[in-house]
Amino acid sequence: MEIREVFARNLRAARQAKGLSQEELAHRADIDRTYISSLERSIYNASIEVVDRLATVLGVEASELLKRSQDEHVKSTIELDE
Amino acid sequence: MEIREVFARNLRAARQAKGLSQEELAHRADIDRTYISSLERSIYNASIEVVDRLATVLGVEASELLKRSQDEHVKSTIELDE
DNA sequence: GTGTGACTCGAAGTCCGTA
DNA sequence: GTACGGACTTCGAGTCACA
Repeated sequence: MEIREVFARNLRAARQAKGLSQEELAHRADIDRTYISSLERSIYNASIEVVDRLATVLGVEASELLKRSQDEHVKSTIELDE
Repeated sequence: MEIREVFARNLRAARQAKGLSQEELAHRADIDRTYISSLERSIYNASIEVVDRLATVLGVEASELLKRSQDEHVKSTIELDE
């Protein structure tokens, strides 16, 4: 599995766990909304700088968003009700 | 601390721990020799694809190469209090 | 609220060299 | 074996209108 797919899944999972829309996340990370959409669809191999900014806003470590086959791990790391 | 600096330090540490030269690492990861040098000097923000390929060759998880020291993590977490 | 194609622009990444 | 420079080419970064 491509690393960008891993990132895409972890990003979407972390975003939804936080209860944020792509719009809201884009706003807080100062990144374009459609670019967030592209990342979640595995269009690009994001740079580590973008990964770090998104991770910071989502309240996780940048490394968390690159972990393979641990969908549950990201979710459980972010303790958020609904 | 910039994420690329974190990556640069972790990359060099992991490479030396493996006893590999920049040349050898570049060859095995199929990445330009001078680019590895640039990454270890924090010149660029590598894409996650490059991070993943290097991590694979070094026998570690891609996420391992982006881990900040505990002190740095605490600092950045406190700074971005919403 | 999200997906997508088309676009521009600059950084990522390669390839040549020298010290 | 590594740092560093110049001159490339590729692709991520960022924006827009429209579905």
